[in-house]
Amino acid sequence: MVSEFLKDKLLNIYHRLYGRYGPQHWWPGDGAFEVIMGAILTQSASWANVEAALANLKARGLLDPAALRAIAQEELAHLIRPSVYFNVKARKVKAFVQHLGEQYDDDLEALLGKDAQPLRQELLSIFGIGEETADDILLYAANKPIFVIDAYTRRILDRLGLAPAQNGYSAYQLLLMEGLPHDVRLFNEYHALLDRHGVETCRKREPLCGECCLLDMCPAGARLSLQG
DNA sequence: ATCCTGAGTC
DNA sequence: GACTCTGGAT
Repeated sequence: MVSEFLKDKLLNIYHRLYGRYGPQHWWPGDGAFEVIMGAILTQSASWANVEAALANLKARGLLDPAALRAIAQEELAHLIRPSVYFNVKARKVKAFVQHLGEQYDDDLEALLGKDAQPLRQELLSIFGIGEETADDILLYAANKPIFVIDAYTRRILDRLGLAPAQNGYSAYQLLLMEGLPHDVRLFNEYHALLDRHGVETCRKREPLCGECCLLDMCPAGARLSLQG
């Protein structure tokens, strides 16, 4: 149960972040398949590295499920080398395109058209797709109103004193999804803004509290500011 | 709790 | 040289 006070606070945070950073254009018009590849490749990797890996695939016409099934896993690993953990990620990509071919004859829209919860369960059953990656796919490829939780989201909520009682993925997700209207555009932009804020201002070490648009509502920021 | 493991930043 | 990055599997 989320209070009206907290709901207002969550919307207030969104509006301040949007005012500070503007629209983030996350995964705009790249096509659902490329979004899914990006979601897998970006696990614990910086987006700049992922872009290099995706460019390698695109240059060889490999942003295509059948083509990815045809290529040797070792060769695929070499091409996605910039994205870190390339051997495991090559296996993850293979697992996804295998599933898509076997279960849907490569009809991605048929997969993404399923209801959110069954689709989420199905994605989680595929090797290499955990909760965050599944939710990335639900929100940014399938346009379902699901809030994506990641390390930035948790860190920012924690510092703001808004950490849920339990500290698992689903507790953070429940907090945000009960506290906000279920709007795809809002969830898309909000998550992207939290990441931008986490990278640029609310950094893991030495956060730049002096330039933070949320400083007046942040207990951690108040402490850090006093420390100078 | 450990493994995976490149590129950029400081 | 240490640290961080839009995690997940074992």
